[in-house]
Amino acid sequence: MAKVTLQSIADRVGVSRMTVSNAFSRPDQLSAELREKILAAADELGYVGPDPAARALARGRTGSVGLLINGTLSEAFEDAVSAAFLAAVSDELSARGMALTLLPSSGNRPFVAARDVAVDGVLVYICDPTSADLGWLERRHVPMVVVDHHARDGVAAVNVDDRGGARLAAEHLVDLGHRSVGVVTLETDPEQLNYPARERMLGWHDVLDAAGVEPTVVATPYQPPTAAYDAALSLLDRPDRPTGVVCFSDAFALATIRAAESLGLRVPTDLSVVGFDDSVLAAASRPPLTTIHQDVPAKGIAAVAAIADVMGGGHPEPVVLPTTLVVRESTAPPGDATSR
Amino acid sequence: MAKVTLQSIADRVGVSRMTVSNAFSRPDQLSAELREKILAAADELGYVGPDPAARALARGRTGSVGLLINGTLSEAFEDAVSAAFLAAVSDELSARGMALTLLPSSGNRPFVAARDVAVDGVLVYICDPTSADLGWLERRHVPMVVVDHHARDGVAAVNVDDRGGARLAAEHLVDLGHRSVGVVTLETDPEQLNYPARERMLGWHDVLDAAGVEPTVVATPYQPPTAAYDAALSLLDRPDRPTGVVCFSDAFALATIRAAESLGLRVPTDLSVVGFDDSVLAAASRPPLTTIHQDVPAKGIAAVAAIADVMGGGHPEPVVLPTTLVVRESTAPPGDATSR
DNA sequence: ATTCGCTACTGTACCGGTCAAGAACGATCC
DNA sequence: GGATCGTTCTTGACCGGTACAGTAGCGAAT
Repeated sequence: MAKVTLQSIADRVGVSRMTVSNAFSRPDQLSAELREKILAAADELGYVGPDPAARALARGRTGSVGLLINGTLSEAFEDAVSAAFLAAVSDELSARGMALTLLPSSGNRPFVAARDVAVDGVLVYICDPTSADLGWLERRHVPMVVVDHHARDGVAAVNVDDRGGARLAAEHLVDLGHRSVGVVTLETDPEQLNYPARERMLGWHDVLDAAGVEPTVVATPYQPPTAAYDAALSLLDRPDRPTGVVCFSDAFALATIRAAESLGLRVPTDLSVVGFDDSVLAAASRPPLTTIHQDVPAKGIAAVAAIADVMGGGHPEPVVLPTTLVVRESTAPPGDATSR
Repeated sequence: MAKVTLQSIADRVGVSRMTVSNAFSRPDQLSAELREKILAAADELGYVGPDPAARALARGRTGSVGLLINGTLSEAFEDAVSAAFLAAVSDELSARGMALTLLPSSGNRPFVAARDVAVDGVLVYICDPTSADLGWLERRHVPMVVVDHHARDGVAAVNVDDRGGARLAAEHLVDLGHRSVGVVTLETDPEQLNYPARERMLGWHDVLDAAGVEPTVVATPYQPPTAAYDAALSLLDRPDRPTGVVCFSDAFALATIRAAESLGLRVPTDLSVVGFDDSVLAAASRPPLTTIHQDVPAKGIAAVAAIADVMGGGHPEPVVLPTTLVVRESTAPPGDATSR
C-alpha cells in the first residue's frame, strides 16, 4: 500500500490538496460537511494526520523546545535540583502544547544535537559557556534563554539570586557568632566555576570578608558521591577545624554532616552546616537542614515563559528569582550545649 | 540579509546545490579542495549547516527518539526509579547520536505530541495501554518499543521479571516464618493495575497462596507522598496486624517503615518490610531495606538497543531482565528479639 | 583505438506539507 | 440591479534539503 498523503485523500474525495490540509489544520476554512467527508475518507485510508516533519519544514516550527545540558544527562537526572527543574520545564511546556527535546552535549561525536536537531527554541541550562554546542546554537540564531548563567548582552536569562542567598547563609553563621567558617564548593579556582558556584562564592565572601573572617575552602567534584564526603572530612579532620560550614548544595551539606558524625562531631552543637537550594533532601534529613531556599518550579516556569516570549519575537527582561534563608536544625551558635 | 541555503552557497562558489549538500553530508563524494572552498564560502555567508527540519523531511528521519509517558512528567522525574531509567535512556541515546524527545500525554489539548512531533521511534514507558496517545502512535506506524508493559503481538518489549521478583520477596518472608503478611500496592482492583503492579501482585500470590497465607492488601496512589504512609498506617494499626509486609516499591516500603515507627513498632523486630526496585533509597535508609533488585540502567540500555533495532527494520525478541533478592536489615523472623 | 572503471560533479525528481493570492458564487446592501 | 462582501475552494510557488541516475574526463587495461 502506497503512503497516504494529503494528495491521495484529495484525489479520493475529489478536492484540492489544500482543502484537505485545511480540513486538518484550519477547520474554519471549509464547510463542516465537506470536512466530515474528508476526515472520513482520511480515516478510511488510514491517514493519521499531517506529517510532522513536512509540517515543520513548511511552517517553520516543530513544536518542540530543546534543552541543552552539558555533561551526561544522567547527572542532571540524579541531582534533585536539576531533576526538579526539568520536571517543571517539561510540565509547563506540555501545558503550552510543546514537547521537550533533550540535547546532549556532542563531545566529539559527528552528531551535534545542538546543530542537527530541529527545535523552535532552546533553554541553555547547565552548560559551560565556552562549549562548542553553545557556539552552534548561537550561529543558528535559534531563540535562546539561558538559565543559571551569566546574562550576556541580548540573551534572555532566568536566574536565581545566588549571591544574595549566599550572603544570607554567611550572615546567618556570622550572626550566630561563628568566626571560623569553612566552605565546601565545586572548585577553588574562580575561573573554573560555573555561574551559580561563582556567584555563591562571591556572596559568602561579601559577608565573611566584611566580618573579618577568612574561610577555609575545600573543593569537590559532583561525582562520585563520596568525593564530597572526603572533601568535608579533610576540612573537619584538623585541629583548627571551623565551627560552621557553608556548602554549595544540600547534597554537599549532607555529606558534610555525615563526615562530621563520622568524626564524632555533633551537628549543630559542634558544627553548624548550611546547605543551598532547599531541595527535598533538606527537610527530610536528620537533623533537618538549614539552607537557602530557591523556588525551582518557579524557575522552570519562568524559563518556559521566557523562551515562549523570545520565540514570539520578544526580548524579555532578565529574571532573577529571590532566595530566602530557611532555618532548621543544622545550625546553632558555636559550642552551644543548649541546642538540640 | 536573505536566508542562506545550499543554493546561495552553490551560486557563490559556482557549483551545483547538490555538491554543496555533499560537502556537508557526504564528504567522500567530492574532492577535498573543493570541499574546503565550499565550507569556507559557507562560513563566510554565516551558514551553519543543513537545516534540520528540511533534512528530516528529505531523509525521512529526525535524529530524535520520543519517550511517551502518561501522567505529568514531573512525577516521572521525582520517582527515583523512573528518573534513573530516563537517565540511562538519554545517555545511551546520546552515545548513539540521537536526542531524546519527551512526549507528554495530551490530556484533551489539541496538541497531541504522540501524533504531532516528528520522531524516528518511540519508547512507551509508563503508560495506560488504552491511552489515546498510544493509539495515535500505533496508527502512525512509528517504530515502537514498550517498556514495563505487557508485550503484545508484534510490538517489541523490554521488561523486568516483576513476577519472579515478587515471588522472591514473598518467599523470603515465608521462609523467615511469617504467616501473616500485608501488601502495600497501587490498587486493589487488578483491572486497574499497571503491568508491573499486576505482575508483582501475581508473584506475591503465587507464593502466598501456595503457603496458605491470605494477605491483607492496602492500596495507595503514588501521590501525594503521605498517601502511602496513611495506607500503611491503616494496615498496621489494627489488632491482627501482619508481621511482614511486601511493598510495590521502595518508596512505599519506606513509608511503611515510618508508619510502623510512629506506632512504636520496631523494624525488623516487630515488623518485616520488603521493598521493590532497589533504588538509591533502599541502601541509604535506616534500617537498610531488604528489597528486590532490578537493573534500571540495563533496562534503559536494552530499551535503546531495541528501539534502534526496530528502527533498523528488525523485530527484536522480547527482553526480560532478571530480578534478585537483596537481603538487608528490614526483615527478620517474626517476633525475633535477637535481631538488631 | 576501444573499452573499462574511477572519480568528481550535475540534473531532476521528489519529501509532504503550508502560505498567500485569486476565483466562483450566492447573499447583502444601497 | 450593479457593487460589495464573505464563504468556500483552488492554484501555484515555496520550505530547504536528499536520493539517484546520469555524464564528463581521464588513466589503465585489452
